This record gives sequence, structure tokens and C-alpha cells, in this order.
Amino acid sequence: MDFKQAIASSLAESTALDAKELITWLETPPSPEMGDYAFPCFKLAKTLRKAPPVIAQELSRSLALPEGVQRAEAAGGYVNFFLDKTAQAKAVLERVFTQGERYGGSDLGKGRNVCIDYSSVNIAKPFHIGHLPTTVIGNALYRIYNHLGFHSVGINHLGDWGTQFGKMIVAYKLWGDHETIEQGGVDELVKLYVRFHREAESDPSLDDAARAWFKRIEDGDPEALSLFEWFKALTLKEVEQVYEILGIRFDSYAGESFYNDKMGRVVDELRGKGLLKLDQGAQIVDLSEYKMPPCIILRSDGATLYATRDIAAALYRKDTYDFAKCLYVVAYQQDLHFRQWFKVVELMGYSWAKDLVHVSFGMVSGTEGAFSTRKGNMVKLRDVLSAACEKTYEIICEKSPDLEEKKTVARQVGVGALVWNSLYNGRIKDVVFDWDAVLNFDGETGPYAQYTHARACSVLRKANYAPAPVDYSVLTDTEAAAVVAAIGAFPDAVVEAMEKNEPYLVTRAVIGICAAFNKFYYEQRIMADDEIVRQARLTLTDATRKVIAIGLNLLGIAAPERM
RNA sequence: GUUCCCGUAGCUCAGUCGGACAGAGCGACCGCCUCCUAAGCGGUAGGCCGGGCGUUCGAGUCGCCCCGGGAACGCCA
Repeated sequence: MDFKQAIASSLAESTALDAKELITWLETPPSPEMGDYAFPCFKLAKTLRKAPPVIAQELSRSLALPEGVQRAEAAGGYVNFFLDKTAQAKAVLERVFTQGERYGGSDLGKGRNVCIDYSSVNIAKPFHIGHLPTTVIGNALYRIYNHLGFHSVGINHLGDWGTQFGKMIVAYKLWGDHETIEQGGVDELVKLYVRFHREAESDPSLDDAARAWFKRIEDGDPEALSLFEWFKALTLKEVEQVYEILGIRFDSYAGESFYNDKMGRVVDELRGKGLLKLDQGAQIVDLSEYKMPPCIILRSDGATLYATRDIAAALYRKDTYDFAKCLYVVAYQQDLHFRQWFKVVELMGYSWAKDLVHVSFGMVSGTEGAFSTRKGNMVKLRDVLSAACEKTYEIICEKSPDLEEKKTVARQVGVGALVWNSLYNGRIKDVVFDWDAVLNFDGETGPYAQYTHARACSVLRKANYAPAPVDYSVLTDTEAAAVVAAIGAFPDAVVEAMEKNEPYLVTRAVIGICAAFNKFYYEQRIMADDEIVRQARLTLTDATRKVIAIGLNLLGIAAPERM
């Protein structure tokens, strides 16, 4: 923030060091009583040939305190800076009200596109709990980048290509029924798929038939194509219902099949640049120099592979969107795959290879091990969503029987709880899906943040709050100051979340605000008798609820005003 | 076997490009609604930060080795 800048500049004058360097040295003390910013003097000890505590003493005395900084105190090897709480409250709250919806945002990414490849559902496969992380993390990043002035391009890279669709057609023609499938949707398709595999074990001719049908899709045979499109439409219809519930939309559904006619370019280019090598019948790019297995571009039968398609997609996206970054929100299992083809793009001579980022995340498993369609222990996203909403509905009936629109709020809170869970921790952590954990709404959960928001809204409603000039000096008590500090820390958290592609940093910033506000709410009476105090506290409450709403919105979570 | 990731309180995790006594939530136990939403707030208990060596004024954080868990490793995506 501005105060940090000012302190760094002031330190720069006294130490003859670069302010930009110094600002990175400044840290936040472990507890608020120790000040708002701390400057560790250890690094100066060598050059100044003095003990850190001595340097701290001298600095604390000689420094010219910038505007808004009340005092500087030496504490061991640190100089602690104490902000003038009134000035801090004024600066932070005015910024909130000036920027409004855009608080925590900026024009950092102005004019630059960011492609975000996420969710990427498979056609004719169920949308299960394992798809939640990519969907929700991708969506949050989409919103975070937009908030920082980038233009996000959300891409659902559909899994809509491969021999499995030949299998689907064979199964459908043998055992399927149009009406049943129209009714049952993806579940029916999965049944057919499972049956195909069972029967193919004893009847290998089925696999031949499947290959033949897939060939017909590739060749554009009308019957094959229409069945294929039908499966696709059925799947998308179901999936879009879930996106609707989650409030997610995509700018592009260009999936695997979309790049079918765009892979020749990749092969030609690789060959032209002398990167392709024939090995065991396949065309590969040798990566042994980079300690990686080769990247296979063409199978020995001439067919393309996953990597070929991803490279084609990257080239297309660069041409189409001229992205500043292209993110792939995909589980860490595919780490090697991305490292391989990113390297291939680099070897092709494209400097933008460095802008390709694998945003990896941990895997979701059940309490009894990995989910698998075959084992049938897979948990469908829709089931989890409805369970969460039902549970929420019960709680509302119990706690807020008079609430109107219970169903709507139950949905917002139930869905919010689920989304929050996927954005609460660092991406890389594995997740064991556990109903009890998912349906627990106490503590640092989505409902907690939503509750805090609703609570603040409730106070403002009851008080008939209207904006008016504020005496910020009455917001200097410990609890109010903590709320101010938490709100003030929000913008940096958003930037860091973008830089690291880690939405949980926003989640944690929201928690910080909620915790501080709830404490404030408990300790200080917002609707104080004193009019000056009341107006100031209401203003703080208003700012709080606004920033919580912004934070939740960045995470893709609704902020109901009552619950 | 090789490479990558992870290992912090009973459980789930955070720990600011190394820095001030290691934090939070859940669970357990104990408190707080005649007063603004108790989906809240407070307190107690609970940790040789997997182990060792090293770098450093200083290591949960960096390097090396070991142990434990996960993932990937050529014609699937």
C-alpha cells in the first residue's frame, strides 16, 4: 500500500539504498501490538559494520517519518513502524468507496489476454466430483485475472475425440435405444460404454467394429457424425446445467475434435525445423537432453496423439488470442506431459513457450481410494451439489424460519460451501472426498464468509444506514483497526493470487476480513448511542460487506444479503 | 529403476522470494445470546515443523543424503 511505499522511500533516504529493494525487505510483524510494518536490519549489519539492534536504534531516531506513520520503534534488530490508525482507516475506507466494485482490482493486465483452459469435460462421461477442482479453480482464476484488468478467455477443451466414440456407436447400435438415452442422458451412455467393455473381452470383433466406426466419424460419414453429435449434445446439456448452478460460463468450447484439421501444421513445422525423429516406427521429438522421455507426435500408424493436439491448440490460441499467458488447469498427473510439450514448443522457436503455464492441482479420491467409473464408487457432482443444498435448506428452516426465498439462499450457500472447499487450500494438496467435511458449515467455510456478509448487511438494514462523512478517529480501537488492516490487505492478496495462480490466497484474505469483523461485531456495539461513533462503525461495516462480496465474487461464490 | 510432488497439533491445512516466542479451522473439554443474525465470539488441552548433515548472524523455509506417502515414465487422454 501507499504507507509501505512511503516507509520504503524514507528508509531509502536514510540508508542510501534503493527504495524498490527496501520495500521487499519490509514485513508484517507477528502481532499488531508490534506495529504495522517491520524493517529487519540484519542485512545492513555487514555493510555498516554495526550490530543490528544498534542500526535499528539509530534508524528509528534519525528517520523522517512519512505522512500517516505515527512512530518508529526499535525492537531488537527490527525497526517497527506504527501507522496513525486514523490515517490508515481513512486511506483504506476511502479507497473502498472510491473504487467500489473494483476494489482490489487494477489495470495491471490492461489490453492483455489470458487463456484459461479448465473444466474440460469428457463427452459421454459423467461429470463427477473429480472435475470440481479444475472447474472451480479455473473459474476463480478467470475472475481474478479479469479483476486485474486482463481479458480472460475461458476455454472448455472438450474431450470429444478418440476411439471411445466408435465404441459408443457400436454399443448404441447393438443394445441402445433412442428414447431411453434421451431420457437417461449420460448415465445411459455410460451403461452402454461399460457393457461394451464387458462384452469386448469375449468378443474382440467389437473392437474392430469400434475402430471402423471411429474411422467413419473421422471421414465425416453422415450417420456416424450425427450419432457423435448427438452424444455430444446430450452430454453438454447435462454439463451446462451444472455450470448454470455454479455460475460458470465459457468463451469457447473448442475441444479436441476442433483441432483435427490443425495438426498437419504441427507435424510439418516440426519436420521442417528438423525436430522430428523416427523411432520405433513413431515420430518423436527427442528430449533426452532435457532429461525427459521423448514426446510422441505421430503414432507408428500415423495417428496423432494428445501432445500433437495440445501443441496445435496452443498455436491456434496464440494466433487467435495472442495471449499473454495460457493456463492449463489440469491435475498434476499430467505434469510430465505438459513439461514435454511446453519444451517442444520452445524448441520450435516460439518465445511465448514461457507463457504456457500448467496450473496443476492434487487429485480427488474417495475414502476408499481412487474413484473409477468401473468400480462405480464415483460421486457425481450434481448429487453432491443437491446434497449440500438440501442440508443448507434444513439449516435455514431451523435457524431462519422467517427467511423468504429459502430455496434460493439454500442453493447459494450450499453451492458456495462446495466451491469454497476447493479454493480453501493450496492447489497441490490431494483431496479425500468426505461427505462429513463437505457438509460441515462451521469454522472457516463458505457459509462462514456468507454469514458474515449477511450479518453485516443485517446491521446496515436495521440501522437505515446512509453514507455520510466519517470521523475516522473513532475507528482506532483494536478491533476496528484489525478490520481496517484486513480490508487494506485484500488488494495485495488478489495480485499475489494472480501471480501464483492460487485462488486460495483470496479465500484466506476473505477469512481474515470475516474473522476481524466478527470479532469487532462481538466486542464493539456498531449501533452505538453516540452518533459519530455509530456512523463511523456503520461505514466500516459497509466497507466490510462490500469487500467480502467482492472476494466471494472473485471465487465464484454468491453473497446473499440474508441467510 | 528414473524423474516430479508432498511430509508442520488427533484430523485438514496456513506459514509473507530465510528473520522476532511456529499459526488457523475441525474434533475434544469449558465458557458467552433480557443487546446489532450464536452458520458467531472467547478460553483450555494438543507440535524434537518426517530424520540427519550442511550453508547462514539466523532454517519450518535454502542445499545434499536418508525414511515415509503420492504421481508420472513411448505409441490412452
